[in-house]
Amino acid sequence: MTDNRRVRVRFAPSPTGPLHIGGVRTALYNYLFAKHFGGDFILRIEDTDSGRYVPGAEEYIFQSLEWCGIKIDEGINEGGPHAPYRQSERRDIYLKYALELVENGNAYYAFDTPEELNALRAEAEKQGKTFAYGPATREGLCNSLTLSEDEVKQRIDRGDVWVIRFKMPENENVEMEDIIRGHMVVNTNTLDDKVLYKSVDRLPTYHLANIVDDHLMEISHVIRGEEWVPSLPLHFLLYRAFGWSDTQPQFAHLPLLLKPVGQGKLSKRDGDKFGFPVFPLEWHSPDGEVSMGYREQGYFPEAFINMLALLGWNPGTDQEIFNMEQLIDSFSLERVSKSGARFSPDKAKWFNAQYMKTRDDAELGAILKGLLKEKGIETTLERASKAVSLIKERATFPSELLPLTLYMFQAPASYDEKSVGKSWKEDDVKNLLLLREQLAACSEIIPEETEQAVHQWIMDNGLSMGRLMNSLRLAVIGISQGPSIFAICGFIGKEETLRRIDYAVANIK
RNA sequence: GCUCGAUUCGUCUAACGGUUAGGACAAGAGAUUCUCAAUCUCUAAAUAGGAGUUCGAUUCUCCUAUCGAGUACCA
Repeated sequence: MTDNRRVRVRFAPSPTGPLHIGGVRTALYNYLFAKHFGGDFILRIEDTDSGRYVPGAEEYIFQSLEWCGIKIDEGINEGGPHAPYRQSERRDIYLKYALELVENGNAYYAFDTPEELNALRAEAEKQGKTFAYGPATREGLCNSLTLSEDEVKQRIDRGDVWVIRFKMPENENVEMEDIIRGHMVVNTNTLDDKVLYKSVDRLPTYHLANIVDDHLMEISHVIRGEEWVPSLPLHFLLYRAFGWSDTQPQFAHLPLLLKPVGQGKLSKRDGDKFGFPVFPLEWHSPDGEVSMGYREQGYFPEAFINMLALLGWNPGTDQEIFNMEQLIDSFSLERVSKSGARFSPDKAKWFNAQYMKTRDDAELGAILKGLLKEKGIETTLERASKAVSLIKERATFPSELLPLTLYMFQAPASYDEKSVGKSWKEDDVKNLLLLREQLAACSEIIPEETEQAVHQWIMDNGLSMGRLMNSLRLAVIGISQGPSIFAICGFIGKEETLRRIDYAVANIK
């Protein structure tokens, strides 16, 4: 366990639906850990449940990781020394290993049908007990431990359905180490004989496939969700049964992501319920349902990753803004917390706003230019970028760029009633017309310069800066919001400013 | 039910036997400004409960409570 071999981790989702943010976080932590140590990040698709396979889910996983900036070293599209990386394409490998365990006495054939087992479970439940296929019950069931060798052979030869089950040792304390949780002990009497190889689709179960592939792919660390803790003893025992204990990976079980309100872990439905995405990308299910995605909601991948990284891990300092490189540098499993983390949509938005502020004006300008075009408004990238520079610190998402700047490209179609009541009294209009003369006398409106001149003029005439500016703002943009009114007037130009004032004076009330 | 795990401000978390229990989001107040944001400053806000161990427990042990996960021929 204290070997110095190369760090190799795998993210191993099953394509049973879209990857939710808990899965993305698991992938991220694996990636950060691997890269921190200069190791490999492997993507393995665990599609051993033929019944739950969802078309498109695999592609969704690839795209999600790509959007997040999580780069795969070995995988289905990347290839690698241990290909194939899709378990359904490795099916021939697993039976051999399952049989090896039967050979060495750590597993056995079981012929009980699902119906028989369900009946036993129902019976036990009636008596307030739980049925477990294990040391206490296997002697009375139909398997290669109770049947004669001949009969076992006969049943297999004639095509009876069979599974291979792990033979759980009796009354043994399994001692385990987890990087995050520390030492754990479980007695095998509380465990059961898990199926390792299924009859229905001739595929291994997760437990077998997982151990075999992690071994074959030389995985050094298994970083996965907390829901796997209960099967950790089984996995330890499987490594031992194969004689691989000395090269067995180290384990780290991540805390769960909880819903923002109420109880329980974050689930697919929470997104619709609380109005925030639980998926990185928008997901269109085969039956036509659409679930929103972070990307489509306007989150920057950097902000999304930053937010996710801090959900269950902390750097031990007050730093909150991290780019991927910094995350790789600071990440360690020792600083992952043990308890579940409740996801906070508010904090997610805060992160995005932070990233919005540092975005290039030109980059956001291009987005705004596109949004304007959709509205039928043509402008230059330069103009759009300039407009963005005036308002980007008050936006959380790129989509807000349009409503925040629309009045810079188009005269107000209406005037906010409240503001009219406040800033459009008789005197206000009179003073505004005086101001108009001042502005008209300028050769052009230059934000800082004109503002100073106007300010001086206001002082000289004993007028109220506040009242006058609010009236001007109302006339020019129709609402009492936004950046400096002189910056806006400078942006739209003197002619347009005067035109808007005239129009407002003629049309308000 | 059983097994395992978790429990610090409303939320994410820091403090790995000795701190006025720190930071961030959200909330409230103020400053600033022509408005709205942003920003800055301040305020309020927590060790689940009970026993131990110890000179001293958020930190170690036990019990209780609560929450979570698992208990499939699903992963």
